[in-house]
Amino acid sequence: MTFPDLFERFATGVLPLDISDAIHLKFQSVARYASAREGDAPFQGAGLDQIIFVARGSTKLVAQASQGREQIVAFNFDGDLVSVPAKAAHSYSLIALEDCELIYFPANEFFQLAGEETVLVYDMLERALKALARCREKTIALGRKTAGERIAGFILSMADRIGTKTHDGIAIVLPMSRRDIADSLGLTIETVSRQLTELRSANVIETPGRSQVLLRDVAALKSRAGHIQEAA
Amino acid sequence: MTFPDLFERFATGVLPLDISDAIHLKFQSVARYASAREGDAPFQGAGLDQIIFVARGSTKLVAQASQGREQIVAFNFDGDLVSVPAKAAHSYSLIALEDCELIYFPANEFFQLAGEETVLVYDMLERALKALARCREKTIALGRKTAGERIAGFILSMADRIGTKTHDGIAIVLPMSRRDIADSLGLTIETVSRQLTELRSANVIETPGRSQVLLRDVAALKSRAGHIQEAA
DNA sequence: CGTCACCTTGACGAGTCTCAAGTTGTGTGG
DNA sequence: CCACACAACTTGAGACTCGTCAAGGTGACG
Repeated sequence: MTFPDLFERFATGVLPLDISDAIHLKFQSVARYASAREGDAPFQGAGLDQIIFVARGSTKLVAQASQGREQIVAFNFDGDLVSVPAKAAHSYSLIALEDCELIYFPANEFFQLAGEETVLVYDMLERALKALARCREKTIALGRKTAGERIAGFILSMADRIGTKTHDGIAIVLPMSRRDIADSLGLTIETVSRQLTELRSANVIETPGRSQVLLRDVAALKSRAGHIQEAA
Repeated sequence: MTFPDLFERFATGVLPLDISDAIHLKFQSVARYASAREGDAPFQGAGLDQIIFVARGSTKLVAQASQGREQIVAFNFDGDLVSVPAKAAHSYSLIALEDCELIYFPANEFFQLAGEETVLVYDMLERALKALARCREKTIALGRKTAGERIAGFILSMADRIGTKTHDGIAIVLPMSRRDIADSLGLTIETVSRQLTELRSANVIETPGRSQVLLRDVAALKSRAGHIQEAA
């Protein structure tokens, strides 16, 4: 895809509809482009906060903890806007789950431009509050839920975000590995695997191939999730 | 304390210094006041998102999970601004840890007013991003840290936020109970208690009385926290 | 069709929760 | 101001979930 195409995706997805052409062009001139292959961390050592729009593909936002422990803070898909802090208490990095095309801005430039359209600042505030809400949901999951509840909630959340309806249920193609799921839910890959097996043998899901999940019994999933919707 | 005094605390703490008198007065006319006794949930069933300024006292933001499980999402002290969503996936409630005086606004009115001073919207965005960062830190703690690391991190975080320097170290007067600490860290009260005992017998802290903590060995605490700064 | 990374399964152990007594602050009423 | 009463906290023993370590499977890719 060409840069103008990708930028257009950003514009329709992020900028307000009634934005002036002048601002639109300014954004276009400031926007930068990056492509990333699976596993790449394109903003490693950028030194500046970045605002990143996932134009195509999917990514994970990873926080590094001591002793090599990793915690995935968020997954991001097609059309998501992510803010990646450069200097926080830990090092955060955005890593491509599959081949990606990204539109990005240094945060300060982005906010400066946004200031010319107050609506846009509101918009950013709204997104930040939404991200906060999702993070809080995750906090509940990690603080108070069992492995089974976390997995059920994760599958429901993924179904909601990237699932497709088929004639006989909902299908998901997961771009992330078992390790990524584990690192997101605060579990080990073995526990994730065992929980998926449990759901499979209870006829709640099917897993044809490594990355596909078919939801056979959404009601059962919901009840297993601990009646709490959560973000993954 | 009188309402004007409390409002003044809000104004100096939250509003930009160079704000126009007109806006200042508008905020004052929209601001509402509430006092809360220990244990009160003053915004129960408010039905609207609220922006709350803790003028005096301290509060906890609690999320209710299934089967009576609770997760404390944040503690708030003197001078903190909290946003409480009315309708989220779970019910959140703000509960007073001790007697409090609060200045609050319905979120929509607050944002509308803020719109007249673009700086203020930025400011809110900044606060939201900071809250998000704290929440992410908490996510790491809950997902990947042991009980001992969580407690050590909690004490350091509290020392940072409400600690006072004395001649022989840092002292904290905790406004929250062991149960609150447990509900914040995703542990049980017994585990919290055992970890505090462990720190006490290692001469890292002293706990004279139920609510006081004296830090005797900050370096040891830091190393026990898993080298990760976190919010509580 | 072979190779390899990824995933699953199993056995075991560590860490945390649960249940059950004790103990100790703290606030209240005499 | 002291003693009492109660909630809050601490401590202990045992159970259970999940993590660790180790050994197979299996799907995806060249």
